[in-house]
Amino acid sequence: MRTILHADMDAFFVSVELRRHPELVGQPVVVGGTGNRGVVAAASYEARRFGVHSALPSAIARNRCPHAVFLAGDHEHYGKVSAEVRAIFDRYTPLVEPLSLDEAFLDVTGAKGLFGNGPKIAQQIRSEVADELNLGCSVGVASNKFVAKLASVEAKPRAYVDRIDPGEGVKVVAAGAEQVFLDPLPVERLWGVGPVTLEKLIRLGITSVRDLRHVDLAVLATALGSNQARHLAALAVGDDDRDVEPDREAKSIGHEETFARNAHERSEMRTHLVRLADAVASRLRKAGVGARTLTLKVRFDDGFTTVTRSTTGSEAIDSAEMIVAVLEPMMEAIDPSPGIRLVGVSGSNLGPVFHQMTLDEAVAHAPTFGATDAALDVIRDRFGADAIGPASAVRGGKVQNVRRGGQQWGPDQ
DNA sequence: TCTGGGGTCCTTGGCCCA
DNA sequence: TCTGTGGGCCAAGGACCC
Repeated sequence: MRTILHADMDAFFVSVELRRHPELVGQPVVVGGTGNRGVVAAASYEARRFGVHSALPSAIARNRCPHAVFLAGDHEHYGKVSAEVRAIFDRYTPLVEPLSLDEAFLDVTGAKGLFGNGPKIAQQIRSEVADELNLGCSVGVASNKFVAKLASVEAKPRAYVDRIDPGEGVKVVAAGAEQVFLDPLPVERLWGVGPVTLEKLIRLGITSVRDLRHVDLAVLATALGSNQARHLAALAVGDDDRDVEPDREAKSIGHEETFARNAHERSEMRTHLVRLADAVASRLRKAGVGARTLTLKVRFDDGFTTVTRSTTGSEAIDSAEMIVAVLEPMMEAIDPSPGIRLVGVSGSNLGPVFHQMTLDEAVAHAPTFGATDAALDVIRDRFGADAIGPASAVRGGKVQNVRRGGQQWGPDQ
């Protein structure tokens, strides 16, 4: 029998900010996009009492909790702290699968002889994270990933209108007790049930995991499709045999950006395309891969409609100039006059790059670029991401590069 | 009040080919 | 030669996750 832990940091981004701003402890604090088009990335439990939660549009959050302190967020710093948390997990098992900066699965089946049983390891991890990093962490313990993840949610602190419940910290679902734990949970807690699927399930009269477990698979398949029906039916009985995978490789690399103001001109769109292609190419090279499939994403301001255009070539590419060359004709075919609020570029079908353009080829073929991609990488490594960029991505005399930082949750104010 | 950015996975439909 | 079929690949969109 396996022992799986799901460790989930409590209000991670906010908690990290509170270490830097101890004067804000006990106050409603919100980290996320500070502009009107941003969303909340994390809210302190004090802010959650007012109905502020992650993914809530910042404008609504301001309305619900006008006295909250709003911080822009610092993705780079959170990454560093996340690595410190990871180092604590690594003390117990090499089988750590990070899901995001603030949560991970740990398979501690083989660690029990050394460190004690699952619940004991969970408690130790919690106290080490608290003592060494001054951060809160909730841990679920179960015999598989799915149940462990749901258990960690049960262990979390909870904000009510009049109080904050600190939570149990560790929730253990013993082998054999899965069904008793799962049955009363609302069906939307299952992995893969979002607003659309929930609506379909409600129409079938299914609101709890218990309801789902009793429904005929054929009926479920008619409503959801056979694949999703089988998936949910398995989860409803706590069936999940996925392994903890420590070294999952990325399947796509992309960047997208919502603009503070809509773009209406092709020239503006091209500027964004060049900048995003440069950022994606840089990350591809850093990962040592190229992309065979390139996708352009455009979101209009008229009711949030989004279109994607993609193409797959025979060779994997990792140069900004080539990405622009492939995607630009697709972008030309899109009429920006209704107002474009977002442009995205991503590469998938990742693999080794066989043909690398020479320096001369790149310069000859890319008059808009003042330096080759390789040269850009060297300069950025030495002087920072903002030190250099494509000439066509320069606006107002400044290089407009894509950063995984302040704009992570929408354009700034 | 109005909806980010990083992803993964699935479905559908078209096309090509055996 | 024509038609049907099924697999593989691709494009596009959608649902979902944190």
